[in-house]
Amino acid sequence: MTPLSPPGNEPPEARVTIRDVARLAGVGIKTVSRVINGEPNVSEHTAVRVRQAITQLRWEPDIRARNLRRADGRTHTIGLLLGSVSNPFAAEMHRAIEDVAANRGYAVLASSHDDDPAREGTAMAAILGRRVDGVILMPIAASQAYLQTDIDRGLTVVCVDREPSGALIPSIRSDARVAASVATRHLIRRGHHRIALLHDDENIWTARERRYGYLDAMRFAGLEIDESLIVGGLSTPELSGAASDRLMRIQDPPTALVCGNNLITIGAVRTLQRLSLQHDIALVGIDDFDTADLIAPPITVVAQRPSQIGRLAADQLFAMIDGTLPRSGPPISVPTDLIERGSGEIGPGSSD
Amino acid sequence: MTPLSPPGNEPPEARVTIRDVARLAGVGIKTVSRVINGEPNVSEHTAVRVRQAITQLRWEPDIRARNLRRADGRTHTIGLLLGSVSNPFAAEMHRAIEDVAANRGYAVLASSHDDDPAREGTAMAAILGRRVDGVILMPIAASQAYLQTDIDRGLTVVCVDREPSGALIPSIRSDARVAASVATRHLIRRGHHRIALLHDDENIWTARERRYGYLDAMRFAGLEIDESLIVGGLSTPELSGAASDRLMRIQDPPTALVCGNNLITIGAVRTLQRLSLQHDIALVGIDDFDTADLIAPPITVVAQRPSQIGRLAADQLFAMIDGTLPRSGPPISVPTDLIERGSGEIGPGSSD
DNA sequence: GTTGCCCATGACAACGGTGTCAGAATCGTT
DNA sequence: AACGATTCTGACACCGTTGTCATGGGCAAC
Repeated sequence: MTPLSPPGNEPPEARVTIRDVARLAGVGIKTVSRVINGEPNVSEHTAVRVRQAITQLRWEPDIRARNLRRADGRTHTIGLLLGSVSNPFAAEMHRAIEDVAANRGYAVLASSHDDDPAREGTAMAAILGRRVDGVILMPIAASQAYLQTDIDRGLTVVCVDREPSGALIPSIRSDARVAASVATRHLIRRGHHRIALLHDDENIWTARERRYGYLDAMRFAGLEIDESLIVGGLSTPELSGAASDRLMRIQDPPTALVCGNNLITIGAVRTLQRLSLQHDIALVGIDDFDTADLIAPPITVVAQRPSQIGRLAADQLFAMIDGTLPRSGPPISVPTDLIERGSGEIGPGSSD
Repeated sequence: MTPLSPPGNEPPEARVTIRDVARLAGVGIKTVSRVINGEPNVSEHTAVRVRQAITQLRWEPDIRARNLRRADGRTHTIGLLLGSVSNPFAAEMHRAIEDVAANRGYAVLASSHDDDPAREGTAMAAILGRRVDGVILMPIAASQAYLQTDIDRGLTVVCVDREPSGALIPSIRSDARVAASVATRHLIRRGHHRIALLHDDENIWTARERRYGYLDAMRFAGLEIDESLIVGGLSTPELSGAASDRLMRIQDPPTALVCGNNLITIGAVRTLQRLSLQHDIALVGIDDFDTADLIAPPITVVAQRPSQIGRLAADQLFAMIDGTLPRSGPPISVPTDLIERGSGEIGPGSSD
């Protein structure tokens, strides 16, 4: 009675295997294997019969069983472990990685660890259990030493966005320290002295580095460093907004903000707008975002190049898998670009 | 000399199997299997020895081999095929799906088809070859009939964001027609007559539906429908911006815009700002985005609920896999929310 | 001291493919 | 006609795990 149920000539739920194909074609299973793998020494006559049987049964070989016996044991699948697949920066990298992978017949197993060190471990275990040929990791755990055993046994790993520690893994990333220093210097050059740094949790490599970069620029300019203007742990726009609010209410508030990533920038801008301070307080964000030019004032950023990072990471990973590149190496820095749009060019005079 | 190389007692590249564990523990392989699967009838003494051997060798069972023999044949992996993993709307759904999947020990194979019907086929083949237990698909091809054979053989599929056609697949999505109609009505209520619709390629289900919704609202209000105010095929912000620019230069330009998705909205806003018309032309976007409230004027949107769609889709998929829900069913609509922020409340008077 | 039962265990086949190898069929030489 | 070389083919073992089943030992009941 079900309208679209199959005509009944095909038993549903029946798995089609290479044996069914061989039987229908009247050959041995190995001959079927030869045909689908393009191995030589199959007569055209036989090959045609086999191919007919394959299409008739709509059979597709089981990649898992295939790789189980195959010499190289490749699964043609890579793992990707990011902070969150929904973060725009991460999603951009993801897309670039997928493009490289798809070109090489690879699929991508993607997951998120939410910058929780414990979840890096569990998510990685879930990935490794599926026997991927390589992993691209945005590290968050204090150490990646736990991967060393698998690396010694042939696992290929590349880190993105952040430096790993405790294991010999190459990484592709922006120079976070320089980026923060550029952002801070840009504000100093406009005459700001009291510059706040809003950044993420310090167990994230980029957050630590950005703090160093900020301090570099402040010290180089001979400016006093006020620890109360450095706020970490801002993992959501809400936390960033609340921190901005507090900063604006202290005795001698900052005249400029450096925001450590896209989410922090959004939270800070939201608060500045609520306090009607967006045209008085200068702001430079790290990470660009789609609508940065549409906000009033438009947001000046030190833009990273997420898709370039992703592409380079995937290229590196596959080169390592192919054996054309050693499985460890020095970190690779991808340039960042200062984009002046307005918010970073506000002088210190307006609010005081 | 390499600082972190292993002490050399472990031969690199050596695969550890259940046999190695069994040998070290002095038991049969089946006993090891019993221990890791929590099967009864293993003495505690033996179990401890086995567990010791496992940690000592750092062995992890091969999920592929495991599923090969297991009765149900589950891979505990699902496929996810979206327009693009980097689109904010899709990325949000992706994240919600991943959360549900991870909770159930499932991994997600994610890929993008860029709204290219041909790539839906190739990407799907890549996913199915890896023997996933289910697939969540944002359809783009004119028909999903090609999936019917696999569905009859036990494949579980759920569509998101769009209706499939040609196969009995349940779908979870917003009511795109109603959403567009709500957006249009909102503008009509403010007195607009000449309302433009900027939308995506019409082989995308949502784009077609949104056109219907727009027409519904216009007809219901008894307004004349000017086909030159309906522009489709806008797949990027650049195309949307250019189309907006053209619309603003025609004889009798529209006084309001309905934008069919997040990227279209961004392109249109960019053009309006460039022409300094953002406070004169009303605009309602479909899809919310992070910074919609920070733009001047803040963008009024009909917000979808991508994470709810993702969560429901994953719930549905797993219920179907578990057999607690039939593998086909009626589409499920997720509500949309009109959020008035300013851009949609501009009257028709200002520019004429 | 048997008998019967249950618990613990491992030998073996199986999953769906590929690698190895030996044998059959075809062909060209001498 | 006999030979070797080459092409084609399938039987069989194997990949790393789980399902099935037989076996042996311990223990309670008779």
